[in-house]
Amino acid sequence: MGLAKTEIFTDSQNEIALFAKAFGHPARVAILQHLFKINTCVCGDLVDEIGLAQPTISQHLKELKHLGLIKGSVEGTSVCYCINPEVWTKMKVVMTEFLDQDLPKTSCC
Amino acid sequence: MGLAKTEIFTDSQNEIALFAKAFGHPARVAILQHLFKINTCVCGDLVDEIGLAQPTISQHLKELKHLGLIKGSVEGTSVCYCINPEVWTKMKVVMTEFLDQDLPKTSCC
DNA sequence: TATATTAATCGTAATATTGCAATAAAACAA
DNA sequence: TTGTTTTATTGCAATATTACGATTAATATA
Repeated sequence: MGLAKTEIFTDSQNEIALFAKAFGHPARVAILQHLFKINTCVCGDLVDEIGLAQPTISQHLKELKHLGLIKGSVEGTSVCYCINPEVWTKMKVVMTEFLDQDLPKTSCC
Repeated sequence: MGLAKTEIFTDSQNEIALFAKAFGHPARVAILQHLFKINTCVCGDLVDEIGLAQPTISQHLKELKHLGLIKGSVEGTSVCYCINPEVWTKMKVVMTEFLDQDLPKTSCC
């Protein structure tokens, strides 16, 4: 199939999965880390920095933008991308809540 | 392609992506949440709980086991799956470090 | 206006993922 | 041994993802 049955899961579970999927590729991890490092950024920088072709980077940026984790504004011929702090913070709350579940004191096996 | 160019990224970036990918499907999120909730668990429980076919659950369990996030021990005809606390804790450190990057005080756009 | 620069989009190929029916394997019970 | 229960594996179909060359769109500059 290749198609996740999202309808049988809770909104929360689907939300966690969506955010996680955004980080599920090292290029997007690298893009986000770079955006954190140098705040202001254009797509060209990322192409040089990361070493994938320009259309590929553009596609990864589109996914991150679609999720809301980054936003971009046109600056002449280039585009300035940066982290969207509101969405990033919201994502962090969602993911942290999932990661911080209490581990059982005794392992069952 | 469909094939990520892992060789051009750092080990850390690839590790983050691998862990994130594990959470990138709501079924695996649901499985982990269920394992947290009831500590001891067998595969059959999960099939009832989640509503995907038994082979599908088995496959998701295999992925989580391969990453080390869960472990399973045979108990007669059933298998007892549970969270692997060591790997979970390690994963949490890795992911939290990524999520907790400092947001810039002023957004660039 | 013509040209350069930069990023987005289109089209396509290759690979990965998801899901399940059918089947196999393993352990127990009668 | 034979059947039952439970999980794993196999094989396959459908869809998604990744990557990039070619092209387009938009803006700036000469």
